[in-house]
Amino acid sequence: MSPTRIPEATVARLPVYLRALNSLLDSDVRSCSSEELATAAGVNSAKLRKDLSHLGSYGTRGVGYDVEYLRYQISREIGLTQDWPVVIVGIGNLGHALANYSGFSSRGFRTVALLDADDSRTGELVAGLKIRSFDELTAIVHEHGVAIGVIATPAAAAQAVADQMVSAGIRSILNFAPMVLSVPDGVDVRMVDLSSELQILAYHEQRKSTLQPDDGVVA
Amino acid sequence: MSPTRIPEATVARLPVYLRALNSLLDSDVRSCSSEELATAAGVNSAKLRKDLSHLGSYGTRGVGYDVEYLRYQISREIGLTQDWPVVIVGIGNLGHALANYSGFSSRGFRTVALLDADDSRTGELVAGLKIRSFDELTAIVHEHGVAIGVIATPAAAAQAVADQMVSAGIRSILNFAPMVLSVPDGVDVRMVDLSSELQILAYHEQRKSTLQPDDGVVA
DNA sequence: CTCAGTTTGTTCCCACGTTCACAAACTCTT
DNA sequence: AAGAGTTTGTGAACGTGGGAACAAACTGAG
Repeated sequence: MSPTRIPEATVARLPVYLRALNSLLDSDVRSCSSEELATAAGVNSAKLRKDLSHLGSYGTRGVGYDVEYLRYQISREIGLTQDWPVVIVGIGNLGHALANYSGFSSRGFRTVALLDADDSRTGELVAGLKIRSFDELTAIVHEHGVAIGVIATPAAAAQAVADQMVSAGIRSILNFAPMVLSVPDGVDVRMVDLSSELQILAYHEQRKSTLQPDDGVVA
Repeated sequence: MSPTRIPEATVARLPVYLRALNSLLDSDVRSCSSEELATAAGVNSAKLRKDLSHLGSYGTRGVGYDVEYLRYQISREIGLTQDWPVVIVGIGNLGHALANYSGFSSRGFRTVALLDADDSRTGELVAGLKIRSFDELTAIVHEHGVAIGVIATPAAAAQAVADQMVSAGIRSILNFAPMVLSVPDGVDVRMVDLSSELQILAYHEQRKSTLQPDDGVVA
């Protein structure tokens, strides 16, 4: 029912809508208008309606959206109705935080293994999982059908880890190492760079201070 | 020398270029073409040149860019040549990881305080800093002239922390809590949502599996 | 049934971002 | 000094995204 490709900008906002819908459900809200949902998600209502229209026609004119139904449709579109086994490589401070992050497990993602190159840490228990050796990557990927890998290693190790992931059959990588990864076509990499975000903030902050008060960016 | 506003998309890429330049300097590369720098940064060379042209004319036709000089110019444009005191609130797993993240301190950012609402953790030493009570926020902000705050608390606490930050005078917030913050005009919020990134990957992964191999997204 | 009120889905238009292609400007050889 | 070779900076074309505005479609009252 959705043969058309969904714009990338829309895809990036779907998780936000999903979060807003969950929050509404927690407050026992069964139905909502695009206006309500838009404010809950922090976007313009016209943009919200256009985004949703790319998925299909799941609202009712004059009424609004059924919260539960819309949530299911978005989940299905993203693919959260299926199971996504995930492997995390690099169990330092950040990997530790990711392993314990409830936002992963609560949305269809299942961490099946924590790997670290430092074999002295093998066996250590983190978030209910034993840390295993990085050498086991390929076996684990095949055993659980892992398609998504998370890299939380230092920058120096990231490319080697990515190469190993790709050759093991992983086709989607979430990279927290501050390093541009090179991978073959067909493999997706999303980079989350903690320091970049701060730098972008610093740029705007500097402009707020030095220039005339022409206004900051959107909030 | 740069009176014109720099496009938002360009600002978001400047940290990437900065990282690539640092990496080149580590390899003792003194000069480079837009092509070399572009591949190191993982972007198109035309886009790189246009981005840099917004800062000024720092290259030499027929020759390329002086790595050190260009790095300085980008740093100055972002504002990294000045000191940015930062406060981190919420010292759970993630806050712990952020406090230890070298990418912050190595680029002009200086973590001046770690705060947590759980007073039983006050005094605990993390990354060379003692955890202090959240109540001290306003005093710390005034004492050190903090302009940037990092929120690494659970979602439920995030809005209250943001409100307190704003009233203490902080005008830029980096939010890791999975929650849309509402702040007054003039305050910048950047949200980093770990779970959203995984969901976006899952969407593309699903399409790779179910549809004809029309191709994945860019790598 | 009809009409007023509400809210979605969509069309149209504008702004922004990306890419191509090329003139301008530099180096180096002869 | 002149010309061949390189590489930057930019103008122009193209595509994507955002927002206003409106028609289509629903509800409910009389």
